Amino acid sequence: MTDVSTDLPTDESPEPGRRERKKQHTRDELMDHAARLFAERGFDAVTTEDIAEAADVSQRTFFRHFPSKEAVIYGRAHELREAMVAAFAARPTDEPIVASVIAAMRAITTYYADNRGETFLQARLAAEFPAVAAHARATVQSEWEHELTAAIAQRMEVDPLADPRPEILAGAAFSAYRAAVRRWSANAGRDEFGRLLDESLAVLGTFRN
Amino acid sequence: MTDVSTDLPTDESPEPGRRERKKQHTRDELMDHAARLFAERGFDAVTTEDIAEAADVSQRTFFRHFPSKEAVIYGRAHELREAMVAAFAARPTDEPIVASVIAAMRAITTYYADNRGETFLQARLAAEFPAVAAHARATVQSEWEHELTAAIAQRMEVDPLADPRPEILAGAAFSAYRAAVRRWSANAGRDEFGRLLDESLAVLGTFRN
DNA sequence: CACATTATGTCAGTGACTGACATGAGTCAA
DNA sequence: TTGACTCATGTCAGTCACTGACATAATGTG
Repeated sequence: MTDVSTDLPTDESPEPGRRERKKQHTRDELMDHAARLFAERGFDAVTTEDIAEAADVSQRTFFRHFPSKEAVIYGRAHELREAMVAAFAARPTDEPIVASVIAAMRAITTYYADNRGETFLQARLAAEFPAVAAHARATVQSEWEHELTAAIAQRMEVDPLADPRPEILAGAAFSAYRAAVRRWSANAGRDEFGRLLDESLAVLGTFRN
Repeated sequence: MTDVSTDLPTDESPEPGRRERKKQHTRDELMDHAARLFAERGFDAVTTEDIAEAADVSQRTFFRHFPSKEAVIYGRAHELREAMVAAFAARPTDEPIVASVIAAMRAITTYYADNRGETFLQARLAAEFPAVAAHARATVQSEWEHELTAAIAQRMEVDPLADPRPEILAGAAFSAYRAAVRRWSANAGRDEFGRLLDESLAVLGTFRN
């Protein structure tokens, strides 16, 4: 086969090359087979060796792509984080800060709607297996929260290490997020996640002392 | 020795008996030696075998007392939880709910003041070792938060599974707590933890949309 | 003085995770 | 095309957190 398309410019990012594509393929295979196996047998009954085997790679390769067994469940979490940060950045700078935060959290709704299978499996595993819940909260959400804290601090033009307000607001927002996920998971995904999240977020502006 | 005091009633709980006292002693030894070793070498450079050895018990006994290596650091966390719940319960029921929550969180201040060495080591280890931070957040604080949520829901006379407000308020309160701990840890414990926590808690009542 | 309870020790095993080294496919320049 | 370089992967050996099973001795109880 003559490779006629070699130096054609693409409209997207600068064409990764075969090595990078194979790497990405391996990563995708690991995530997909892991999701399938976890859905079939639960988290504890699947070993990293099982996942590697299913993806036809060595266990060592699994750990070169993911730092832990839990991490493979949240392999696309960075997309959600980017969507959230972008949604926040898109808000007018003179908007009340809580409204901007709510808008940022609502971006998560779109991702949940577009990836219902993946996100509901995450919620189900987190509800059933403490190790998954711990990773979700302490690693994944913690990083999102940190990003949101930084964005809020920048908007407020304060130092997030000195002023606790950005961190607390971000924490409250994710507390609302967790409440929505828990209620969604509890009723087996029958409700719209978006509606549940909206209900939770509406609480944020109501604290009085 | 004649045991003259055998059936004398005590003013406290009903006298644990020798077996229970030895068990408690083993547990205390494990916690104390663990704290010392972690302080000396850091979390990763100490094995559970090291701790068991220092406490002169088998590794198996360590895991009969604590479910994980991280847990031994927070072996007295239940005291803090009880103090928090008691402080909340002591507030008048007609007080604004945020004020009661703030009072509950302030109970933590007292514990920090009374156990500065222990709590600062916890903060230091959590700041340096992600595994410790993950455990603190996903296991210890998560349980406190759950307790506070239940207490808030009871005071509000709502079902915490249906109404997200108790969970969100508790989450926001602990977000403030974490902000205070982080700032305390960042400046090496120079500031008063109580003052930092008060500053954080003061933010809670200020959210507006 | 029996008898039941239980905290502990011993031992063997599982499985997550890591460092070191070798290899072969992919990349790139001459 | 070729030769050197990069790097994703395989292999292997090792560490360590954690667990089930069984034995034992100290303790509690009648």
